[in-house]
Amino acid sequence: MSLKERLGLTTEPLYLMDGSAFIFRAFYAMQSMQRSDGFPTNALFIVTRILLKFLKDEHPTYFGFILDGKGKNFRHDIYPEYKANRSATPEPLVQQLEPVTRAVRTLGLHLAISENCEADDCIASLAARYKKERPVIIIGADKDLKQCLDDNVFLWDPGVKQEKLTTVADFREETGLDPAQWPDFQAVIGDSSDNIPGVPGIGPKTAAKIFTEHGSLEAIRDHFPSLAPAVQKKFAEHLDTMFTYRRLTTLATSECANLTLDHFRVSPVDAEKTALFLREFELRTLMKDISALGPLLAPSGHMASTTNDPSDGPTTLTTGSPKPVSAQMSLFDSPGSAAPAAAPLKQTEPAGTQRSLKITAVDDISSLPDCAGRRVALVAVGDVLHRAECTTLPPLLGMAAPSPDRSVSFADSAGLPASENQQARNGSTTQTGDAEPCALHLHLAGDTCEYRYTGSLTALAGYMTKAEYIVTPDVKALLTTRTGWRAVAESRWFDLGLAAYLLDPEDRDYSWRRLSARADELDLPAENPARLALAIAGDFERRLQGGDLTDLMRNLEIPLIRVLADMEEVGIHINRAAFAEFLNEVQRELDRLTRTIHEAAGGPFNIRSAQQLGDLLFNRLGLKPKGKTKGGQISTSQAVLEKLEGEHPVIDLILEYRKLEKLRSTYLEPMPKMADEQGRIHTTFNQLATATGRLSSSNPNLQNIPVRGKFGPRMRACFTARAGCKLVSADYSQIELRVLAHCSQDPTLLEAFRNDEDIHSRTASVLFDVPAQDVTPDQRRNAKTINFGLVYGMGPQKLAQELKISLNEAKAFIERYFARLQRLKAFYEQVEADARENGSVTTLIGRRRHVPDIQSGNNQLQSQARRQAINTVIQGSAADIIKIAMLRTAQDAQLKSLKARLVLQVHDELLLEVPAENAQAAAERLADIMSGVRPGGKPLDVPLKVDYGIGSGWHEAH
DNA sequence: TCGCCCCT
DNA sequence: AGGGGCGA
Repeated sequence: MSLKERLGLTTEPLYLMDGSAFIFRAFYAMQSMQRSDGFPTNALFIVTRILLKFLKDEHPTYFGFILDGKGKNFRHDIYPEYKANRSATPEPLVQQLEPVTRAVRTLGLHLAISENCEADDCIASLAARYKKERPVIIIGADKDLKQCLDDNVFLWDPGVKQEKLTTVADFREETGLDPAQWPDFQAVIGDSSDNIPGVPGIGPKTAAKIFTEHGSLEAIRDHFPSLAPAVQKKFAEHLDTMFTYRRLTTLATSECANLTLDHFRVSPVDAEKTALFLREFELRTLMKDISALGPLLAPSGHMASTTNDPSDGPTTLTTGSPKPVSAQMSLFDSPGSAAPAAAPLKQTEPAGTQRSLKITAVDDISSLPDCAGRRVALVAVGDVLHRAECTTLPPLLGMAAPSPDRSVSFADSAGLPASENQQARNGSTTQTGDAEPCALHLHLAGDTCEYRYTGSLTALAGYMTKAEYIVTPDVKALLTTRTGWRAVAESRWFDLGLAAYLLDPEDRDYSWRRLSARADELDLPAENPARLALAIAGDFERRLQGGDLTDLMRNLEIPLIRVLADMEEVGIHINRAAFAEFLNEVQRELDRLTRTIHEAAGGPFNIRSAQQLGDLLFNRLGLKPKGKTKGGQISTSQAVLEKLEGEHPVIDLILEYRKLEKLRSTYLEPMPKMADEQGRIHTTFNQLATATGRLSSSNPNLQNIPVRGKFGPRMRACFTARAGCKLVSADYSQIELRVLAHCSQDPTLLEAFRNDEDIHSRTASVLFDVPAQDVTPDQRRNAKTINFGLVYGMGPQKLAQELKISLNEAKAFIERYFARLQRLKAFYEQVEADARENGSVTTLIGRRRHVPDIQSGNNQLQSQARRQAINTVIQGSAADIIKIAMLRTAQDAQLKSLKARLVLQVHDELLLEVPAENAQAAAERLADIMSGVRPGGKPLDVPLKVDYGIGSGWHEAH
């Protein structure tokens, strides 16, 4: 559906495209594409493709492609550091600028180059000028553009993966702000890509809260005494600078006065010229799109200009349900064949297709039939059309919005994910926290009707507690809305995403969008998503049963959902002051290093750019390259730099710079901004992310907080328990090697663990034929590396690299190792044989991963699959064990009475927050639970050793 | 998108 | 071996 239709526009809109941004994005989105003479065409290709599709879909009357002019603009005068962190535009991109402008013109479109300002300013100015007379649709992704939104100004991002149309109402829902407040908001939170620091310690979360009370920077300044003391402190030194920042984040509205609407009137496309152009740049795949333009083509040829009626194709008689756009994959898409006049030929549906069910719109819970004892499917569907309808509902934070991944995120927001989520979670806003969905489809098994529900989520949760069984694509998304869904008994849930994950953990995509694509296969119409969900669930249940995965699903993964939701909600406390002080020191040190490095280099350059760094090291300083990257560039990786250490003093400085920069950009700067009012950070645990069964953590990732090196301890010390509490950390010792000992029954390993020996020393003594007490530290280190290799499937490649020995030496090492530990070798061979026979491997409790490549004729692929098979058995079984431990921990009565709360899981470690006086007892209990795990009901043949610690900070506890 | 680098 | 985040 075209944008005009989706927005219900009656006047021809003015489309303004942020051309520079798309060229830039296209250039990085697609690597190396070139004409046969080597001329780069990647950005040209993508931009041209976007334009062709846009023309076909929208038939614009007024369109402007706006490009950034060269040189500095007023922002650099205000603030010299503006975009100072940007490196020079890559040459291959520069080369494509001219061809892109030709493409634009050839397609009958017009471009404008902003002068003395940026493309965004030009767009904002044109939008401000023309919105009074017609709708303006801005095509772009830059968040600055959001300030242009108005009743008559829309923002559209065709996106790489997911397109997104934003109206001013959407913006208000998502942010709680008015577009006019956006520059103020941005000025405060900062923008690293433009080198605007913002107010330190103020993240989107805090800022949103401030701006709901104080609408502008002026209000913040004028009502300064009424701010919370903590906030006052942060703003104190920035009351002036924030106004400067706002001048940077505010787009001009009176630039580009010379441009009038007539400039942007779209001309017909000259098919011949376009074809020539595409041929010139060898963009053959786009040729077919020319004829698809149909009526837009200039009447040079004789092609019949068929009216293209947007409402073609079969219409279903269901009420209220959106028609899926994908259904119109036409058989007549090939070039040359003009569309047959008004004759929808493929009207006939395939035989046997079940009829669409009627959809009943309901917004009051009492109008739904009783679901007691019944099977129900609940699916949130939504597209922009639905969103538009939704704006009639009261604007709520945490409103259900269509989410590109998985089903729907009930606390989704585009601009401010973390903050909005947290507000929804903490219930700390003035809102009720009762999120309202756009369109929840529900279907009661056996019913002849499907319901499209737009009422209160809380009411729905209450209603649903009576259901026998609830099928939905993402249970955790419901639980984290805190709208009463925890009242639904665990055993009643069936999580479609989880089922799909257990059936194929390597798939990566468990979105409802993806799952529902099976409508055809199941012979069901996509118009009834909830009924489809029930059908998919039935299919999944059968397949889980067939794969012996039901027990894993029902008794581990589904119960774990709630545990994870709770952990996310609790969050972990950070010491803000420690973060701030650390950041300050690191920033000072970075500044110092930058100066020194630039001095040594004889001029300023971007140290973060691997390209510019490589140029300095290998061209100007004449050092010898030691390695290459896959892309053919000269590597500047740590391994290479370490080899060059001592050859030039800057190497050390650069390594130090990298470490500090990583620390700053990944941890010190963003994390304090993600904390809520109580100073707690809420990660998201992803249960469907890994191929082995481990969890992952994101937004932020709390599973990769530095621990080693000069800064590790200090970094971890910044994560603390709240006042009056302690952190308890307990981790499995060598869990993967213990699993390996158990699975292989290798006597050496079994004995070592049963006697609680140092496993690396023991391995070394076997490997090097020396008594355990005579093992040298060096030998132990080598043995440790081999033991790691063992867990990863023992590739000689990796081992050689790790031990810094030759490939042949590594191979000999492995051979020697297996000669001494025969049972281990037999176990590896067994895993491989099983994988070959079944096409999959399973963990201790039957989690399954497919490894089809084990049959591959390609040696590389086959070896890779073999390593994956082995690692999956070991890493996956370890993951099973800690997941069981998490469940036991969360359900333990003693820990509950000690008020111990799970806050983190880091693969082999669990972190609790406990009132200080209970810490010791909780730690002992936790360690008992963890070491007492019996996967599959039987204890392992080696003890599961657990170490624990207690402390105010994570470092101390670890 | 890739390269780099943090974690188990 | 399995992850996630940042900057170009």
